Amino acid sequence: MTPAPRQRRSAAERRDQLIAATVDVVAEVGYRNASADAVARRAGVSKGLLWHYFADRDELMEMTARRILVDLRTAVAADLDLAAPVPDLIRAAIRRAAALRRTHGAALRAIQQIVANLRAADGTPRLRITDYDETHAGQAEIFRRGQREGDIRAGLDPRLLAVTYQGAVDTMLAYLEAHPDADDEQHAATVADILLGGMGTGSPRGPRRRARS
Amino acid sequence: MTPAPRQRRSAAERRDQLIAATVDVVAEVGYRNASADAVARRAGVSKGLLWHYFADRDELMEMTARRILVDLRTAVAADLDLAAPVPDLIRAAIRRAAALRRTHGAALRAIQQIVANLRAADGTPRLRITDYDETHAGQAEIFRRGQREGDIRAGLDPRLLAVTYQGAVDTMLAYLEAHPDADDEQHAATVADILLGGMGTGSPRGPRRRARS
Amino acid sequence: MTPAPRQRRSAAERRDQLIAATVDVVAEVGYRNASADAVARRAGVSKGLLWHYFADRDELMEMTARRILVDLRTAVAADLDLAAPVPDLIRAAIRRAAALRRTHGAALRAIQQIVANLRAADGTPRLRITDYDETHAGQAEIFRRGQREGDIRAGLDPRLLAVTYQGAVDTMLAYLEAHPDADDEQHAATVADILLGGMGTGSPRGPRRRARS
Amino acid sequence: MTPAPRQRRSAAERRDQLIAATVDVVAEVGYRNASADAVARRAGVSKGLLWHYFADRDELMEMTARRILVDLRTAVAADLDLAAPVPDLIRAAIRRAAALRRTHGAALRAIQQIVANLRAADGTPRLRITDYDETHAGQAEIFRRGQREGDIRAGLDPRLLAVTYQGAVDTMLAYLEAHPDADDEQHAATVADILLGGMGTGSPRGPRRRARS
DNA sequence: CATGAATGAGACTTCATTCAT
DNA sequence: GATGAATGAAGTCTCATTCAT
Repeated sequence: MTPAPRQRRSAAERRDQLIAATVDVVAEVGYRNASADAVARRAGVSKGLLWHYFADRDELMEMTARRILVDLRTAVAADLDLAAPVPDLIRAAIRRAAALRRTHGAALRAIQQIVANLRAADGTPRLRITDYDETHAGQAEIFRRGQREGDIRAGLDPRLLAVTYQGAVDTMLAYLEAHPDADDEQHAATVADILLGGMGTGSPRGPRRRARS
Repeated sequence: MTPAPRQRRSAAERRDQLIAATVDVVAEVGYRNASADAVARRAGVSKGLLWHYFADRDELMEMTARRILVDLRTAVAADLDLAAPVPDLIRAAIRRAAALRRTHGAALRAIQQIVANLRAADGTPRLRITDYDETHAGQAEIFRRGQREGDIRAGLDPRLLAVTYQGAVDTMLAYLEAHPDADDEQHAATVADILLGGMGTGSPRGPRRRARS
Repeated sequence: MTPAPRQRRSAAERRDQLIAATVDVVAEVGYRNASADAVARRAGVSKGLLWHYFADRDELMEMTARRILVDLRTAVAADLDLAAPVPDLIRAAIRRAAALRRTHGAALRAIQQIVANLRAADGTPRLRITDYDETHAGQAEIFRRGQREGDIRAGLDPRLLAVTYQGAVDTMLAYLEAHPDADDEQHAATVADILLGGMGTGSPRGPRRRARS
Repeated sequence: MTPAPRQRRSAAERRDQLIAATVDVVAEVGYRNASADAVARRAGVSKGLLWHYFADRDELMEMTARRILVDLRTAVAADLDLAAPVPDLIRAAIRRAAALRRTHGAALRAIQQIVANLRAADGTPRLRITDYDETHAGQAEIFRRGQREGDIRAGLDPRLLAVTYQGAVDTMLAYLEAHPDADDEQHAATVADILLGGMGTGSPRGPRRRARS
């Protein structure tokens, strides 16, 4: 029973390792059952090490959530042409988001769990409001551009468009998550059709006539 | 300090009472902190009594979730003319759903918590799949009728429409929940415009030209 | 391995039992090592029961200290003629206090430990100030009477006399505690001689000429 | 963020440095919260270095206590004329002790904490008996001289006088500690009056008639 | 039926101590 | 010699669940 020799790593590496373990464990067993012990075990690390890097479980969870958010945004935004006509941009973003299921499944499940559960001492939620609003604001800006360029119907509140768009994406992800056999490409296309159809002006850039096989 | 006289009630009454307390407590402090103690205290009942009526905490939560689902469906469906043209039906349903925030706020918060957290022993979620699919099936049927009647664009998968519709409604509710000052009537109208605009055929029954002030 | 049948007792009984166990354990192994587990084990009770009756370890310790204080005061004050001339009263009180070693040894050791260690969250001591000052005030009153009656030298601050008196008693107890073979009657007599000799006016009521063998 | 350059110091210097830090930390946050981490941090030294110089926490605490004891004795004994008449010597010693509060406050608080808490593995105290008895023996010798010289009443056990004297001093220090506004000169004078009055023979060298303003 | 005292598993967290660098 | 990352034992406390009354 010789104990495995200690691995000494940099703080950044350990944090990454522990956050990655947290993502996996939360995704698998849910927030509730993702005990600090389970996370440490998954990371192949002693229980105590966790508290070297995170003040408490809440901090671990919050940092994990923030990391996931960054990762997901990065994954969606990669290669996206932000200057493209808004409908094209939206359609591409939805397709990319749908693809996250295959590349970031655990992260998606984990962040849903954390956002739903992380609460301040008084019981009020601790994420979402700050961070999600920020996301919405960015998206609203895009829709505003769409309205200026004539691709998005004027008269619709851009912020409300953002909320609805983001919600449609989240819903899509949750559904795909729960139905592993569903065709994400098709789902993404349909969601894009509906959203853009409803938001658009009916100009040629509106809901694409399905050219896909 | 005379103890409250023991109330003898029927099993159904007790269950109702306990479920109602569960809804309130979960809505207020979250799934995690909704201990059996807290529920019993809220119901004004002893801790032990809880276990006369529910085998364990999971069962209590599951039954609470089912009850909420029924209540919400009932509230939305009330006075809804199921035979109306599908766009009208959908628009009315969305408006009713938005109004739930005012009448069923606790229930909405509670069911989100329970669905997100209730899990089987192996860590896999325990609700959603069974029950939500059922809901989707019913809604898909409505969209199918809409397609037959020419109000909903053919070629869109009815089930997928149902999923997107339900997701838009859930998102709307979550947003309204987090933003108590938002105007739910307006939000509902916009969501309906977008959805129906995107799903519709462009016929007169499509997205309503805003007649509201 | 049938578990012992559960004993149901009244809250007061349990509290007494748990406090008694706390006194014993603290006296034996010190504040530091008097873990909640150890206390529960000593009381022959499950770990969790402790938290049914005490909010946390600090509360348990504080209540134990208060209880000891009351017990000790009661034991010293029993049969004491409070109206007697002050020197006689003091001499009797010292003798009684010395006798506490035999009847309240554990309580003495325990309260020393608790007073020395119980601290508020900010690190400042938590007892002593409130309660000890109160004790001092009562004793100062007695010395004041002694001054009025001509048994205690005027010009000495009564409060300071009280502090010195109480200190001498505490010291005596600590010494007797550490030296189980010492003669407490003799120690008490000497301490009384010194104190009363130093505080007295030299009148006949002063330090008693030793009539004891 | 250049790390402080490693200081290479002699073992004695390191030990002094660490003991001084221990005194400060224990005085501030109490024995319980004086973790090895806190001590090392206070000393501006790594945690690991601590264990180069001290085998374990107990040893650190014990050595700290011994050091304090030496320091305090030295401070009290400095400039004291050991050959002076015993009453004068005692009075001077008490006054010096009272002054310690101003010069050695942390040391006083720390040693109280350590003595009260340091224990062997079996839970029995680890200091006090050995070391205090030694102190008592030295003081008893002084009182014995006082009896030979006719300044201290014969018939009183010198050891017991020593114990009572030391106790009065400790009590005084504890009281002054807890009451920062008290006048230590006056307190010392009164304590000396009482002790010497009670121990003396009534000869001119007895309790001084207060010549102080 | 109803109560709430009692149990015990398990969670989070601290910290003395070790050891790779 | 010096550092601080890493370990693991132990402690406090919570809470679902049982059961004597």
